[in-house]
Amino acid sequence: MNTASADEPRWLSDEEQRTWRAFMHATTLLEDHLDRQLQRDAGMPHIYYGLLVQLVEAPRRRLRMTELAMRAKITRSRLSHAIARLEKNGWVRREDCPSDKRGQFAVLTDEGYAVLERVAPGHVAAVRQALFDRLTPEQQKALGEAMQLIAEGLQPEGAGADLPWLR
Amino acid sequence: MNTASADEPRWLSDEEQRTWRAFMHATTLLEDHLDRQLQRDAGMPHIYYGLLVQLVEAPRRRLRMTELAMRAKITRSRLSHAIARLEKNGWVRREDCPSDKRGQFAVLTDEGYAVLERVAPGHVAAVRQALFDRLTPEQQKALGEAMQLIAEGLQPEGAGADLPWLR
DNA sequence: TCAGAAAGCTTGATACTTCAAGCAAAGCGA
DNA sequence: TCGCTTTGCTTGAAGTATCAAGCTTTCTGA
Repeated sequence: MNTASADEPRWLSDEEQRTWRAFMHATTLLEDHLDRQLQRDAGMPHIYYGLLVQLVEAPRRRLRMTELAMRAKITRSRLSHAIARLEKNGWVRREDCPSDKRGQFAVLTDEGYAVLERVAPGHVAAVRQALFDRLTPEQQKALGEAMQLIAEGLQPEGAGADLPWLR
Repeated sequence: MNTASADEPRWLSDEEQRTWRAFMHATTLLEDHLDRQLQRDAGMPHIYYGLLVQLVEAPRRRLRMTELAMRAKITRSRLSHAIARLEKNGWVRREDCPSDKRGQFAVLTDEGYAVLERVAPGHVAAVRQALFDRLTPEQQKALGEAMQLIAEGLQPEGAGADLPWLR
């Protein structure tokens, strides 16, 4: 009827295996490294730091919860918990959305801004040391392009296609 | 005395920013994707699956805890908890090391092997679809090389340099 | 051969993530 | 304007991660 290869999954070649393992090793080691660095210097994990960064870059240092979740690539649930924690630290505050009573803004506080200011240099240094300092500009470019393609393929369908707040 | 740039951290350029964000987005989306896929099909997170894979590739389907932790790039503590969980599932069993009474082997059981057999095709397919199917061979090669370099830089000093069990 | 240091692994507490379920407000068709 | 669906966000429980502390066994050097 058909050849064996029809049911047999296409296993990874040796070369693909190496690529895939290098990928996993690099990403787990790097995430761990940054998590530790930020936990030590800022008392929060890498992803929480990323939330503060998103906020500081947003107009009026605030973002709707859903929008923030999308930008940070995490679920709303996870974001709710995370913001609750950051709120306890006094680094973020919630504000009601005037035009939609269901809505909430996450707002970066002055304390939050101060933490960012204090911690950002060390974080950038860590990223440089782990990533950019080890790659030639060509390698950086290639890496960025590959990652861009991978991210696009995994993006939830039409993510951010029509957020009302973005007009 | 010195120029401003001496204290001012070297922030990321726009291009570097893009690379770095693509990196983070791709890695978080991919990890989430694989975690969900495996949680759904195998009832375990991606990293636990990786432990089983390490075991199935090892001679006699067993590995010392420390060795396994190193290969999987996780701490011993994390591994202890993980193996405890996998043991509950009946997929792994612990065995005392005869030559070192402190030592433990993690051993893949037949049930564990069966799970792997059942689940591996879907997992490979997911990895292909998310990563390899989207990249040209050149891009794959470049990605692998970059990741290799990054991983090397983050590897704990002389990791695995002298494990007695490896002679 | 013996004391102290190191290795191998585990434990428990606390923090974080995930999932499913839930509530309230907004949108929408009849 | 009424009922139903969708959207926005939160909650609680269960699973997993991390850190520091701990136990036992082995190694080391005097």
